[in-house]
Parts: sequence; structure tokens; C-alpha cells
Amino acid sequence: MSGTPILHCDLDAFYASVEQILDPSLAGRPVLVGGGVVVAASYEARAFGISAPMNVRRALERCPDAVVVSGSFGEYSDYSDRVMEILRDFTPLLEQISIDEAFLDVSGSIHLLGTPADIAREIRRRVKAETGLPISIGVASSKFLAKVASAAAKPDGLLVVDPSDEIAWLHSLPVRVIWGIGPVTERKLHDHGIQTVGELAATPVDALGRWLGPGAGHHLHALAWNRDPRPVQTTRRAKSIGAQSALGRGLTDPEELSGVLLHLADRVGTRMRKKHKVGKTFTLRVRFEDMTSATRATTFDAPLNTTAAIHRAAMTLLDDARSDHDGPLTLVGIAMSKLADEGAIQMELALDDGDVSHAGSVAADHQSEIDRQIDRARERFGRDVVGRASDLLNKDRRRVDDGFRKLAERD
DNA sequence: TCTGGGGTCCTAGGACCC
DNA sequence: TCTGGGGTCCTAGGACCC
Ligand SMILES: [Mg+2]
Ligand SMILES: [Mg+2]
Repeated sequence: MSGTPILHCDLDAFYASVEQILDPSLAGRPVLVGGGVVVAASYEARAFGISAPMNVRRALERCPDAVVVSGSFGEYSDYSDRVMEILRDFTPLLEQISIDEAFLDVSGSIHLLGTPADIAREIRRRVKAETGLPISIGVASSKFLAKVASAAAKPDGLLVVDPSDEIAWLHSLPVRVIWGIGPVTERKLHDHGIQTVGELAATPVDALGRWLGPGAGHHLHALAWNRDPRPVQTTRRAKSIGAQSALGRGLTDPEELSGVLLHLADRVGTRMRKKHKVGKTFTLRVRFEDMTSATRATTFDAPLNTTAAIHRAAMTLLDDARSDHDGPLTLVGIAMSKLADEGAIQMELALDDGDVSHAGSVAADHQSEIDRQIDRARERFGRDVVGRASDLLNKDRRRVDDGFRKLAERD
């Protein structure tokens, strides 16, 4: 609908394909990556009805000859980087959405590189030649439809959706292909007699709103007509950093749980420190034997990233997270969010007479917060105020307000 | 011998502020 | 006596994606 030609590039059976390259004896054979559960299955394995996340035992019952490998995540990350570098040769307008997928806005590349279909063919050729990996590409007029197209193109294929018959094609597909419709929403739609995207498109948006909530109803109705204005976003930053661990049959002992949580806290803390991130909010998630789960969160006065503080937060919330449900835990997970760059930011305000005053500091990547504070200062002083941020210390928002108060008094 | 580990986004109520 | 409205932050739950 946006009219801009978008490519969605998605590596096929990514982890399994990398394993087949690392060990050529696996080429052409059914390969399963995973431990308790299949994380990725090669297309040879998928022919036996295997797909993620299937239990490895069940998968081996279906395909006893499958080779199970535990996974080489460092290698996957390296291959991912190499592929993304190739994609970047075609346009800087690239949005990586997972380890093996990216959107490319090629509207500015056509003049130089040919039609979107030409570009897609060349990408597929180069990725295969330079990494050995099969990559499928969908080309369409929106991110949403390009993603649907790449899935339809698999394996190792290219699908260009012509804008003149994109709606007819989209409407012929089952609702489940829509990005955002999972098992629960699919079931709800089936309950109302809706099987295809065309039937979804023909359903009044009010009805969808009643069944799915107004937000989801509106969103899905728009997608059913390929109305998807979301632009390719080249600058996305991680919003949370987390780790989790399944606990087999389950753990009850607080000492043991503390040990697992310490391990998770150290994983998360180490990764945060490596990325020079601090986080203000901590979330603990626990899962019980019946697969229900509970989460508890807490927000710190100041952002942090130390293993000890994260572990302390986890232990503080643990009892409460278990309070509504008896029995052992089958999974614990933690995450840090409200991330900011370590070292953070100091905000300065300049009045229109050129006088500069320290006005406190805010979390580093909260540009909207900085803009808001500047607007407030403009209102208070009734004249032009310019905000400036530089990386210094990270303190609380109260400091900003204190700064404003001092400025106001001096004024 | 059901369901790993990494994430994103949405909703909704209460607190709090203006 | 019964009481506005908007905005943001925080927490909890849930759906979904790879
Ligand atoms: Mg893929
Ligand atoms: Mg993918």
C-alpha cells in the first residue's frame, strides 16, 4: 500500500543450514539443532513433519536418521553478520528484525541497481556464493506483504508480488499467515467463521474490535487490505536484555533457585556491561508445572547492571512471584529493561541570552524525555530555550526538576 | 514422555501530576 | 456526595515472533 518496494530477506532453516556448511557431511541430510526441543530443522528433516519447537525425542521418532547437533551460536552470529553486510551493499535502508531476517527499502536503489526483482536475484546469488546459505526473498509494496511473500517463497525462492494483483493474492491466503495472528487469534477468527484473509478483510472492523480488542481489530483489518505504513527503521536499539532457564521437572529449593538466578543474573549483567548498558527496571518470570506463569517487576531509583544487584532484585521478588501458586518452578527468567547507555547523559539548557545552566540529567536514550523537558522549560520561562545533551552522569529526573527550579529562581 | 531461549508489542488499572 | 480530563509511569498478564 505504501507503494515503496520492500524486500524481506529470510535465511532458510538458518541454524541448520549453517551446521550443514560447517560440517559438509551433513549436507543433504536431516539435521536438527537443539537440545530438549528442536530449535531449527533442515528442510530434509521437515519432510518428515518435523518443525520447531518440537520435542527432540518425538522428532527422532519421526526421523530416526536425523543428526542432532546442540548448536553453535557464536557461528550463527558470525554468519548473520556476514549476510547483513552483503545486504548493506544494496542499500543502507536496512532493518534487521532477527538474527536471520531483514527488510530492505530499495526505492532509492532502483536507479542504480535495477528493479527490485533484479536486486533480489543478485542478493540471493551473492549470499549463496559468499556464505553458502540459501536465502528466500519476498518483494512487495509494504513490509507486511514482503514478509508474507518471503514465507511463500521458501525454500530457497524469490516471490515478487505485483501491486496490481497483491490484494487478490493476499485474500486467498489463510489468516494464519498474517504476521501477528498466532494460535489464539486464529482460533477466535475460526470461531467466527473467518478462515481466509479475504474473509477477514470483508469483516466490519467494529466486529473485529469486539472479538479481538479495538487495537488488534483495527490493525488486522488494515493488514488484510495491505495497509501497512510502517517504514523500514534503520536505527533500532534493544529494549531489554534477559535470560531464562528451563528447570526440567521443576525446582522448589530456594537455595537451588538462588543458584540458578545468580547464573542468569551474571549472564544478563555481563552482557549489559559488555554493551555499556544500564537498566532501570527488572522483571522476574516464573513458570509452574501447569505452564501458567507469573511475573513481578521492580524499578530502581537509578539504573544499574551489576550481577549482585540483579541477583538481589530477583531474590527479593521470588517469594511474591510464587505466592499465588504452589509447587515447583519449571522455568525462571529475568530481564532488564528501560535501558540506557552507561555513563548516560547530562542535560544543559541555554536561555536565549546565551546563558547556559546545568539542568540535571536524564537516561541516555530517552530523547523524547529530553524534548519534553525542553518544552516545559520554554513554558516556564516564556522565551526560547535550547536543550543540549552530553554524556556525563546518569541521575534521576528529580535532578532535572531541581535544575529548572534553580534556573527559575535565578531568573 | 509436551513445549528452549532470545525478544517485541499491546492492554488495562492505579498512582500521580497538571 | 459522588466527582472532569489528559498524560505518563508503573506493574501484571498475554499474544506473538524467530
Ligand atoms: Mg529464516
Ligand atoms: Mg527468521
